[in-house]
Amino acid sequence: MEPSETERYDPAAIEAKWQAFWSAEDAFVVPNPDFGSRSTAELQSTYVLEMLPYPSGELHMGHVFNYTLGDVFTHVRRRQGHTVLRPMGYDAFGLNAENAAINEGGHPREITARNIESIRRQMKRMGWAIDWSREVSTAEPEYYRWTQWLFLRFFERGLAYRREAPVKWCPKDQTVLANEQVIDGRCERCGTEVEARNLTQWFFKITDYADQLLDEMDLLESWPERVLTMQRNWIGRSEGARVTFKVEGSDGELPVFTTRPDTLFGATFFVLAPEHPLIGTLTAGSEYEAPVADYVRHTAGRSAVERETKEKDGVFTGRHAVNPVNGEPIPIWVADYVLMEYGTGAIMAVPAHDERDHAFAEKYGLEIRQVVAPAEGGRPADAGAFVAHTDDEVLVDSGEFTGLAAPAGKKAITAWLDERGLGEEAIGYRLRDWLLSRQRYWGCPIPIVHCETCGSVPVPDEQLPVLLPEIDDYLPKGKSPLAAAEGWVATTCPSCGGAARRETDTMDTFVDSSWYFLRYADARNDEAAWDQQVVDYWLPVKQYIGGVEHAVLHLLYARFFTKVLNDIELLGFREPFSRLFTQGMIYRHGAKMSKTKGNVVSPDAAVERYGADVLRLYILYMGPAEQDKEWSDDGIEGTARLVDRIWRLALAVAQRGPVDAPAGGELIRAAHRTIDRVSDDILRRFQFHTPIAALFELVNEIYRVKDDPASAGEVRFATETALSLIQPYAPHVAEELWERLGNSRLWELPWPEANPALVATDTVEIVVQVNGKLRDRLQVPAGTPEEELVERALASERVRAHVDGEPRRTVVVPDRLVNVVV
RNA sequence: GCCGAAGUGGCGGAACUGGCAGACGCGGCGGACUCAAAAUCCGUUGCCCGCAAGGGCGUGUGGGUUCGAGCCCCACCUUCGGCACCA
Repeated sequence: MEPSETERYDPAAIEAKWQAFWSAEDAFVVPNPDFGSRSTAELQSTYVLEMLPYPSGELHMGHVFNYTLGDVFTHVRRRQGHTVLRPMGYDAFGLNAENAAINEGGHPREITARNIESIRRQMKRMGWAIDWSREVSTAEPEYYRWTQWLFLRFFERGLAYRREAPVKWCPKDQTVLANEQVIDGRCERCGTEVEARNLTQWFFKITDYADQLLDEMDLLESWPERVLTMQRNWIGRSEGARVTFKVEGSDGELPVFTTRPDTLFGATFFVLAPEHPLIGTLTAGSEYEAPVADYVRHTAGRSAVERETKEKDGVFTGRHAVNPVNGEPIPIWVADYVLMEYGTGAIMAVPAHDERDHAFAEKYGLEIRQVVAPAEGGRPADAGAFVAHTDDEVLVDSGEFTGLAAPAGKKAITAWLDERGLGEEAIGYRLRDWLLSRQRYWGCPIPIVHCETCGSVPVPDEQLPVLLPEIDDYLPKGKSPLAAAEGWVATTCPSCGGAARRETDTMDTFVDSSWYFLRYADARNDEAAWDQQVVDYWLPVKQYIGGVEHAVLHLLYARFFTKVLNDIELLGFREPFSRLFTQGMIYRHGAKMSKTKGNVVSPDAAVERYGADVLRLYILYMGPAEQDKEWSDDGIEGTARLVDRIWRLALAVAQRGPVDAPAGGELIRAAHRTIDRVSDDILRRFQFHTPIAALFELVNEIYRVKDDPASAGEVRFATETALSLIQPYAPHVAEELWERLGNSRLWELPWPEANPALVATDTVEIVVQVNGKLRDRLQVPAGTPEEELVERALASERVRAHVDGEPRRTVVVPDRLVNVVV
């Protein structure tokens, strides 16, 4: 039945044709509902969102994977009758464009515009069903005006504030970094070792939301456990006590935070962070003043990495702290294994029960006193730090608390301290406030004016946006390049009218991306950042898709923003993303694709060679979406063959003309089974590679009988089913063939539904085992009663060969298996 | 060190709820078509023994539970990811 001269599959022509068609029709544009005329409750809205790209100029396979995954899901949901919001935009501020401007000349704005144009063209070439009418770029004044407006709302509430603090500084990028942007003591962007600096910087008070960020994880419908774990670890909540030690021979007090108040009797020394403000006072005038000052100065010169990796060291201050629980004086040391940023910058050291304290005590010959031991008696012989982990341990040598189980001792000692005003329950967090200011040009200006008399004054809303000034020299100098724009910096104070200067730092780009998903809902609104009714209609995002690398960056920040905006009644929900899916990375030759490694496969080249449809199919066929995957140049040939087989099949079917399908032939049943598998995999299991395997199988089955004239009706039905099911993956070729079969507008056709009667088979194969080993198979009608199955199993020659005498018992799983035990 | 995920043919992977291990694809092998090649189509492809019928082994390792384990439990090994002076 092959036509004598089969027209060749020409993806370039077909894809261009349909892309132009859909674009002209605004096929995937989804206007906001008219809230005045109908109830929003009757509309089934679904917001599908993928993390927005940084426009580096090149779409890469990670993008192709991410957006194709979202696209398939979008198509299926749309065809199920959902109104799906599926927008796209660009995270356009940032160092890449600025560095390109420095290296190659040109303005970051022009470079960014060029990159956006190029990445947009590539995205359109992939044929994704995106609502382009909502396109947003975070570097446009129409967008960043509202980023500034939101910053001011945070500022009003005291959630954006400025203070001097030790911060992480990247010497290469010449800017500060948020804690989340430091990986192993190195800059997340460029890998340079970060330095510590004391600077006055802008922060968001994310620590105020630490508990809510933890507790409200319960509101999330489906997030990967590993992302939640990473966020929990990052927030690092730990419960313990704040205990006040007095300085011997003075009125001075030194509070500490500890998670182990039960070990208070084992505190044999006391340690201050080198940055601790009281060090000077404690040592003033003594023989220890100079060596301690030396040590502090020396520490300041150490890099963060060096400080963390070197052996612990420190210096004695000559002073003592009084243990509140027994009045015992213990020596106060200064050591840089104690961090000023956590707790109170001071610790009580319990060397018997803390490994770090133990190492320090060993080195300097300080007393090690065990106060917790296993309940069954006998102390561990080993002199190393014995860290209590279980509830079975009891306090020893701890005064009136001796004999209590460790958890009870913890409570009892805390209560004892609390009664005497010497301590109280306390909670510590690892999370630090989000350092948001950057000393770079290409970012959102912070809308603040500094006035000698009024301090930090917000720019009034009606003066927004504070436009990024034009400058010639983007080179980072350790302070913001904006400072050079003298005419821009000099301004008047909005409060007193006197001379004032603009804030010259720009915002971390993660601020821009902490609310973009809200803007999409109402992207063209020039009166407000968004209309709450519109945002509340679309959000929370029903399905968010992106890389796991944002677990403690974007995903944490966006949750924080949403909570704040809900608190100030701009949003009606607490969590931005109900369901999160984190996709794996794509590797080639065992490494992440990168230009320096020369292992990049560009989507452009793949589209050029195979077409977008084939690339879309292959990228999802490679393996489970959540796992890392290895790109194979040969592998894509398989999906190219699949498309080609469908192409030739459908053309042949079209040439034969319409035929009625019989009610329930084998191929009809196969088609229904495929509908069932594909739908279940995508919608229930959120699995995208096995549906393609199911389509391969269906097409293979069609090929087996396609030339048999008696099967013509079944072949046509199965072919149309295959086209309908492959449409979300390969929309162009599916649409083209659908049209050639005399139909139209496949992309808006209802998603097929399997007929359960046709999915079930009427004969089933029963596996017969003897002692759990496969011995025979039986073909029986579905629903055959157990006794009959056993009878038939025992009658089998192959079974009898392995059964000697009477079986001890038989196990039957209806319609599946019989196991004969002898 | 702590936390998490994962180990299945030559390769990517499938096996959803404890019930036929290896679906589907890549690669390999054989055949058809062709002067030939490519493309295409058909068949075959876990390992071992056997002419065959058939049998044995097999999901990182060792044990356990079960009529039955890739899946559950215990211990271990390896790989990947995250966190890591957080008191």
